[in-house]
This record gives sequence, C-alpha cells and structure tokens, in this order.
Amino acid sequence: MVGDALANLLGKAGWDVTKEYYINDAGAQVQALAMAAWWRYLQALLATPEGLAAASGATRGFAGSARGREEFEASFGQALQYGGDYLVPVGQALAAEHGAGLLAADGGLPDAATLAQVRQRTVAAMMVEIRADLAALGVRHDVFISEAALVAAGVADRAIADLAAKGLVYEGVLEPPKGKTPDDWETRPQTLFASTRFGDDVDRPLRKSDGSNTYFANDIGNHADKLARGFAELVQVWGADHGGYVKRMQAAVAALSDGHPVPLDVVLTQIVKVVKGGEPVRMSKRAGTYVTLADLIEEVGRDAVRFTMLTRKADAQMEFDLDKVVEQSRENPVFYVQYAHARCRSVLRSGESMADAPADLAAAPLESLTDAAELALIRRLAAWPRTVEAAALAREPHRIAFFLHDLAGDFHVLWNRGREDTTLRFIRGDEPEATRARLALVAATATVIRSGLQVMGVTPVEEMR
RNA sequence: GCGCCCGUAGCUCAACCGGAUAGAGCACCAGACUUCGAAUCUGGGGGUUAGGGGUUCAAAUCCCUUCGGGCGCGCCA
Repeated sequence: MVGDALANLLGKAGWDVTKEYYINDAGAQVQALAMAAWWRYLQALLATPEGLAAASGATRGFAGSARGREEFEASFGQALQYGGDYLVPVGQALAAEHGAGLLAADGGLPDAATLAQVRQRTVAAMMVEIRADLAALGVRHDVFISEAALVAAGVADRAIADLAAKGLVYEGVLEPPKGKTPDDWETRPQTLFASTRFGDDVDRPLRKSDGSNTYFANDIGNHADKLARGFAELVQVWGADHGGYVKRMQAAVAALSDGHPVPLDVVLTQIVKVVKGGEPVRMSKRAGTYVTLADLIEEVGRDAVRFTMLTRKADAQMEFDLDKVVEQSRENPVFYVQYAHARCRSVLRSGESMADAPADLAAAPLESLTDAAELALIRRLAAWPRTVEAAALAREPHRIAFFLHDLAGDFHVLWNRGREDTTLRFIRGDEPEATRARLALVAATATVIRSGLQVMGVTPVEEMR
C-alpha cells in the first residue's frame, strides 16, 4: 500500500513511474516449498486407485502409511519445512494435471527437472493468491520480475562479473559476529563483494558454500536489470526486517552505476502489529484467530483500510486494532474526507441545475471571496502543489492524508458558516457573480480532494448514502 | 556485544527534515438541525515531547548518556 501510494504520489509530482514487483521464486526456500507441494501431490495422488497402483519403492511405503508429514519424512528421509494446508489445492491440481507422471522412476524423490516443474506450478499458485490480495487492495503493478527468470537469463552472473571487472569481488574470510557466535560457525573463504568501499559495515557474500548465488547476489542482478532499463532513480519499499540489507544494496547500485550514479532510496515500513481488544492477534489457523488482509478488507472496506494505513509515517511502529477499526469505521477519517467531496459534488450538481447556471467557472472573478473561512480554504488549496512536491521528495505519502483531512475540515467549516449566515452560502439566487465565484471555489476543492484521494487509492464518492 | 529505527494528550498519530503558544482524530463534558445532506459544526478539560546533560538567539527535531520498545548481525529469503 505504501509503495502503491508512493508511486502514485511521484507520478502526481511529475515523475514517470514504473511500479515493479519482485517475485522471490528462486533459492533454497522455494525449493523447500516445492518439496512440500510434492508431498501434497502424493497425498492427492495416492488417494486414487491408479495412484496407489503406480507407487513403488519409498513411495509404496509412504502409500501404505497415514501419509502425514512425519510419515513422508520417515519414508523419504527428507525434512519438510512447510506444513501449512495452503498447498493442499496445489497438490490436488498437480495430481489432476499429471496423474502419476511426477513420480520418480525408482519410487524415490523426484529428480531436479520434475521438482522444477512442481516449483513452477507452486509459485504460479502462490502468485494467484498474492495478486488477488493486491487486487483487493487496489494495488496494480506495471511489471512483475521473476528472480528465477533473471537468474536463468544470466543477469545475476553478468552483474557479478561486472563488479569483478571493477575489482570489487574477492575471496575472503569474514569475522564471526561479536557477542553471539553461532554454534556451528566455521571459518571458510567466501566470494565477497567489497561493499565496505561504499559505506557498508562489512563485505557481503555472493556465493554459498555450494557455489550457488546468495539472495543478495540475485538481487544485485535484479537491480542491474533495472539500471540497464535506464531508470534514473530507484525507490524500494521493504519491510523493517530488511533494514540491515539497505546499505549493501545501495553499495551494489552505487558500484554498478558509477559514472552515471543512480540513487537507490529505500523506504522501510514497519510490520503492522494486529491487535484485537488490546491483545496481539496470533496468525494461527488452529486458534481460529487467523487474520488475512482479505478478511480485514471485507470487514471494514478497502477505502477505510487504505486510509488508515496511509495516515501514518511508514517507519513508525503501528498497531492496528481490529475492534477499534471496525467499531470506528463510521468515524474513520476517510469518511470525513469523502463526505467533504460528496458535499462539493452535491453543491455543484445544484449549481448545474439552476436556470441560469454559471458557466466557465475557471474564469470566474474571485474578488468576492473575502470571508475568513473562504480565505482559509483558498490558502489550503494553494498549498496543494507544494504539499505534493514535498511529500514526493520526502517519500512520505502520509502527508497527503493529513492534508486532505485539513482541507476537508476547512470546507466543512465554511459549509457550516453558511448555515448560520445565509449570505455565505455557495448558491445565492440574488448574487450570480458571487455564486459563480463560490462554485469555482467548490469545484477547486472537489478537484484537489479527488486528486489527493487518487494518490491514496481511495474512492472519491459522489454521495455518502 | 555491535548496527539501524523508534519513544509526543488516556488511545491512534501529526508537526513542511532548527523557528513563534507542540496540533488533529477517537474517548470524555457542554452546545448548534423549518440547512446548498448534522457521517457536519462551536466551545471545554487533558503535554516538563521517556529521564538527564550539551550545542544554539531558538531543540520534539542536532550531539552525548540512561531507561524502554521494534528490527537486524556469513553459507535464509
């Protein structure tokens, strides 16, 4: 959400923005995920007579068991890292699509090619879920980048070769971290990137002991790819748990883009702590307290979720109290702003339906707008371009939310002044020129609110009902 | 042990990256609907900006320190 709003904000401020999503579909973690999916595949397959008939070797032993996680690990001598139910449908799909075709000939574990097939299917299924969540949030990306595809295309290796050509890659030994030395620490030479030359605290490994790339190495490829596509500035939005990762990536980008430096800004967002009635909510399906983004959006609505999330600095620790958000959904500031917009539109509709509806509001003379409340609103509107620019430069979309709240407040005040003093109403039959000026002011207010809500990805409603 | 982020009203958060009396919302109290829609408005109580020290004409903001919270610290992603 922060990235989406920030991209919108930069676009509003005049940048030509491309929103990209990096899919971490390579590495040991994903390999482990694929293995778990294969386990689910066996469960689905062996539930059929054909599947049972095709089983041999270790698979046969597994077929005769309760087919749980422990039985799988015992039969194949393979530890599973993922036990969640969410891979069950993936396993069923694999069984339906391939039948017994994904079984190993010797009845053991699948070979590399088969596992790669499973991995691809699994990642695709996960991405369907992620895209659904993104869509529910109203987040759209222009580009999806696959880590595995970049690696396969040799992008990461070329980027590292580029760094090596600059003399920034060497074989070396890292000191163990002070204080808490891991039990299994053993000193060994590694392929390192000299990130300390660009302000990092220590040099960082590029290869694992088995020779494959670290996550960092592949991510260097990811950034090299962005540089190659000619972006003048890079902005990343990461969770706060990646804070220690910022310096090394900035070092890598600085090294890759020397000669034509491209800045890399990293916006860190704190993990949202979900709270219900003062107690932290555990993400546990078993305890029945599992809370997904989809649940949240369904309960309070997309606009309220987005506005609440975006009405705070990204790097502040925050609590999201479910009870309060649901209970206060009526009092949520988002409705305050949307109500102001709806009132603007209501007035403008009335203006248009007048017998002698004033035309060409943009050219209306504004001298008649002299009331303190009118001037306050005008001043606020005049600050809009500056606010957008400052918020964009600071990478702080939350400033837009606060601006909109203040702007809506100014408008509501003016509206209520008109209830006490009828000469301050927007539409006055006896004063066509004053009406024209005020409708111009209302139109400008509506335009700015609409523009700001667009940045936040919140709907500017025509009426509240 | 080291590094990064943070600590502001009872609660959730602001404060235009050194400026004037630190502001909103929620909650609480008291008022305003024969209105272009009261999902709004008006007024009120509530702060030693975690504590201490320093720099400055000026500090929530910068520096030091103590306390408290979050995150991170090779072959995870």
